[in-house]
Amino acid sequence: MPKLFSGIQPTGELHLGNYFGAITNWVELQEEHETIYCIVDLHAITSDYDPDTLRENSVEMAIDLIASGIDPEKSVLFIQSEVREHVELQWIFNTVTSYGDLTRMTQFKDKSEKADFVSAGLFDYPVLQAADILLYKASRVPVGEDQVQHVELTRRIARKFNSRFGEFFPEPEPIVGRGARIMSTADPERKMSKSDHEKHAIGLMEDEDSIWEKVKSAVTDPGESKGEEMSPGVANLFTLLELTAPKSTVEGFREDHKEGKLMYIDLKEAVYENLMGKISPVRKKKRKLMENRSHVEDLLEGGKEKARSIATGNMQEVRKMVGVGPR
RNA sequence: AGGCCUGUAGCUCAAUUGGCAGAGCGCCGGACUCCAAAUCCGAAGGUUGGGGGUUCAAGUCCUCCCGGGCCUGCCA
Repeated sequence: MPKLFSGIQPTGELHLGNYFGAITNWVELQEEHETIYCIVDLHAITSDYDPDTLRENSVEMAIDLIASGIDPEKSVLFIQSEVREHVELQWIFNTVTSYGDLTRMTQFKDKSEKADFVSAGLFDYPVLQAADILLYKASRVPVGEDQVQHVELTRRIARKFNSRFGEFFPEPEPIVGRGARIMSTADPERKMSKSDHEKHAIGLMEDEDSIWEKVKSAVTDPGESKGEEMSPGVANLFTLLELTAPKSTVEGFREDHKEGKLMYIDLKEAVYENLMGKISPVRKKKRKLMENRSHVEDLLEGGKEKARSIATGNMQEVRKMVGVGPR
């Protein structure tokens, strides 16, 4: 089975964009791949964060992932900073990474424009990401569109390393666009994201009233456009409905929309009902896991050991090739 | 190491010579709407980065600290 790596930052709880966009995909990929899923706390500290809650958030992210269907038996699930080889490999990669390449990373340009303090770590972030992937010699990386550039950089780093020190790393392939693209309910032109306005991201574990408020207040349109045309807001609601409701339900609403007799409040109620139906098992499972936190910590400990056994072996090879470090 | 600039509401910024801390946007509530958006009405929101000092009075002046940005790093 091909080896697959992906990471997620422990910055608060999952929202519907994460869940339907990435995580449900991660769950499926477990079946046909050797999956390694990493909670990337070292990436999280490149932007403003709270040290007092980071560790807790990391464990909570693990809880959310397990509740969502990531199986610690099938997948290696662990916290990045617990395997120190990530950082060691990053440093080595720094020496084969082109400075000019890094300056061209659009995500860095975006983030550094917004941030009031731009750390060297933020700049070097894609190199750590390359180390994350290649430390396990993963050949596939499910990512969002915005991360493709980083995977391409990872490929260049692998190529450079291989030509300099000898064939060792694979050139990983990005897996893009398999997940759904959930848009913000308040601004359906933009992807749902927790960084922008919390208001527009619906948390997977958020309380029911609050989810209903957000679904109900989702942007639609004046309802005058009949037929094929569908505004982005309405299309987004249909996306959510498709992900959660039976086909017949979706078809019914589609018909109504085509004929111009769809009441959006009905659509919103259906989205809410079906959404809750779909995610309530996940929510229940999370509640159970929360009661037994130490069990989750044990699972993470196990994940760390599995990750480490791959990482230390590969790093030993790398050190040998590069000519540094303890043998 | 030295020099210069800077910090005011969630965001962008204003505040005369030292004289009641404000606006726009956003957020929240209401009207309108099948629900929203737009629009209208309303409300909340501040230790002016922090401490000390001068003064009747400090966002404003002095001082120290914290944070951020820029310039210099040459010859002797």
